[in-house]
Amino acid sequence: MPLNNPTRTAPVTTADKVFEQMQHAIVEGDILAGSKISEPELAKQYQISRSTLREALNRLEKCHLVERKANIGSRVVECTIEGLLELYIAREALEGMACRQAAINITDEEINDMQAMLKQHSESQALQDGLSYYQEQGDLDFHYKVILASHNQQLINLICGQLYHLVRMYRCQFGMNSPRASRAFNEHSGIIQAISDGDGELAEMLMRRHIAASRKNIESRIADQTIQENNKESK
Amino acid sequence: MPLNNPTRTAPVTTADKVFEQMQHAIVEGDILAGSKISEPELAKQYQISRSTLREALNRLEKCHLVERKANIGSRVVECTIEGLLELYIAREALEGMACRQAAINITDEEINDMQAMLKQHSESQALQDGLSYYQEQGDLDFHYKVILASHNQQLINLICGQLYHLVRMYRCQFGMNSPRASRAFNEHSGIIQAISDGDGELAEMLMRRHIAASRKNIESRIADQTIQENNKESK
DNA sequence: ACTGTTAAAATTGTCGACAATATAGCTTTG
DNA sequence: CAAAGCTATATTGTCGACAATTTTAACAGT
Repeated sequence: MPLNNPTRTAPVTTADKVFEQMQHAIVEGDILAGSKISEPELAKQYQISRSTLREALNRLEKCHLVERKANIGSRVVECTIEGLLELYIAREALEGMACRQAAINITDEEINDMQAMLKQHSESQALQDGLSYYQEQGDLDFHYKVILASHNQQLINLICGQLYHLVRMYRCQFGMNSPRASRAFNEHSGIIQAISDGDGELAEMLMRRHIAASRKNIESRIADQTIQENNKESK
Repeated sequence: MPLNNPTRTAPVTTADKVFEQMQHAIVEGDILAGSKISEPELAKQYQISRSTLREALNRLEKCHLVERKANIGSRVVECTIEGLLELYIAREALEGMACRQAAINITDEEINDMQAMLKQHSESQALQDGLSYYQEQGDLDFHYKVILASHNQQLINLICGQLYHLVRMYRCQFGMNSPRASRAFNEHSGIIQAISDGDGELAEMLMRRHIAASRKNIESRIADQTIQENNKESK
C-alpha cells in the first residue's frame, strides 16, 4: 500500500524516514493501537538515537497517531467505535465544506482529471476484479481530489494532514472494505456533477449524505455484531 | 490576556513553559508573523538548550503557528487576508457541526452554565464599559463552551487545539474587536436556545450564519480599506 | 497477609558537541 | 560586467551523556 497522501512531502531527513515507517506500521497495526511506546527500545530497533526517534514521534503526534504525556511517555492512539464515529462526524463537516468550496474554486483541469478518474473507476468496477482496489485506493483518491479542489489550505491541512491518517488506520484495523462499492460509485458521480455545475450547496449536501451513509453503515454493522455477541454469551 | 484555551494543560516541563511564552509572543505579534526563527538565537534568549527549544517549536507547529522545512528552518506563519477567510470557512464547517452535536450531547449542567454566561454577558454589555471584554474574552468563552458541549473529541481537538490559536492571532494582529457586539449577543442567544431545544439542525444553521456573518463583515471591511488605498494612490 | 514506605531501576527531559546541509561572499571565467 | 563555481560561515540534524521524574521492587510494620 503506497500511502499516497497528497500532502506528503518526500522524506529527506532520517527522522522523516523513520516517521513514515512508523506511520505505516501504526496504520497497518504492526505497532498495536493503544500500546505504549518505549523510546529506548524503538530507537535501538530503528538503529537511531533517541533524539531522532523523538523527532519522529513528534510528527506522529501531529497527525494524531500517537499521544504523549509529560514524564510518562507516548502511546499509540486507541481504536474505539466511539472514536470512529466521532471521526466520521468531523469528516462530514469538513469534507462537506470542502465540496462546497470545490464547487467555487475548482479548475477546468481538475474537473477533467476527476471525470477521467471516475471513468477509470467505472471500468475497473465493471471488471469486478478491481473492486477491492476501488474500495481501498480509489475511494481515497476521490476524496483527496475533492479536498484539494477546494483550494482551501486550512481544509486541506486538517483533512489530509490529520484526519485521513486516522481514517486509514481505522479502515485497516477494523477491516472495512465495506460492501458499498456500487452505491459509493454512484454517489461519487453525483458529487462530481454538482461540483462541475458550480452548485456548492448541492455538492455539500451530497458529500455529507455520502459520509453520513458510511457512518450509518458502520453503526448498523456494529449493532449487528453486538447482538451476535450477546447471543453467544446467552447461549 | 490569560490565554484561556480549554484544552490547555498545565505546563510541567521547561519546553512547555517556553512553548506557552512563544505562543503568547506570536499571537500578540511580539514575534513577527512571517519572520524566520533562529534556533541558536532564541535558545540563548530563553536560556535553554537548542533541543528544548526545538521541542517547543514542535508544539508550535502542532497548533499551526510555525512551519518548518527540513534543513532550512522554522518560520512564523504569515497573516494574510486569504488565510483569514479560509480559516473562517473551516470554522463555519467545524463549529456548525459542533453545534449540531452539542444539541444532541449537551448536559443539563452545561446548559445552565451557558445560560448563566449569557446573562452575565447581557449585564456587562448593558453597562457598556465591559464591551471590549465581551468582544475579546466573552466571545471566545461562548464559542469554547459550545465546542466542548459537542462532546466530540475530534471536533474539540481540531477547533480548540489548532484553529483557535490562529483565530486569536488574527484577531490580535488585525486588531479586530469588531463592532458586531450587540448583534453577536443576539446570535449567541439564539444558538444556545436551539441547542437547549435539542434542535441540532437549527443550531448548526445559526452557528454557520453567525460565523459567515463575521466573515462577510471582514470581507467588506477589507474591501473598504482596499478602495481607500486605491484612492490614496490615485490622488 | 496487606498496606505504606523506601530504595533501586528504568524512562523521559535536557544539555552540549559533532556531522550534514544550506547560505553568503569571494574568486574565476566567459 | 555577469554568471558559474568554490570556499568559508552559519544553521539545522543527529548523537551520546547526564539530570529529573516515574515506575518497579523490596521491605517493614501493623
